[in-house]
Amino acid sequence: MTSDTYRRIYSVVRRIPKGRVATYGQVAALAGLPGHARQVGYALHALAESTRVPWHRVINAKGEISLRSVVGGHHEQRMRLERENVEFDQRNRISLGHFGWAPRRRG
DNA sequence: GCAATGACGCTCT
DNA sequence: CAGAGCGCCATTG
Repeated sequence: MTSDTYRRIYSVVRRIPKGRVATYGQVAALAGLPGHARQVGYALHALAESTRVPWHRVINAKGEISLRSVVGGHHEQRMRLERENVEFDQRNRISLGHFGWAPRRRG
């Protein structure tokens, strides 16, 4: 990580439970960086393949997977999500109402 | 320091 | 719910 900002983001992404997904803005807000949704995606972009951060549980506010730098990269994210019982609709989108992570500050 | 870029979000229609 | 336009700000060159 090149700065504390990234570390804050990774810390939140790791808190995402299995079978749930969170949006960039949500992660940013939980990381104490409201409005830095873009930086969240930017931070995940800097992640390595062997990272311990469940980056695949992070999607955009539309509930869809964002295009990655590499071609076919989003395909891997979807594969990982399906492995956690996360379903996609005909529009290749996830129902945030069902799979959206509902973070609670005190359990 | 300046200019350009980017795994995005929100509001209005 | 879906589509189009504007804003946000750290990172990079």
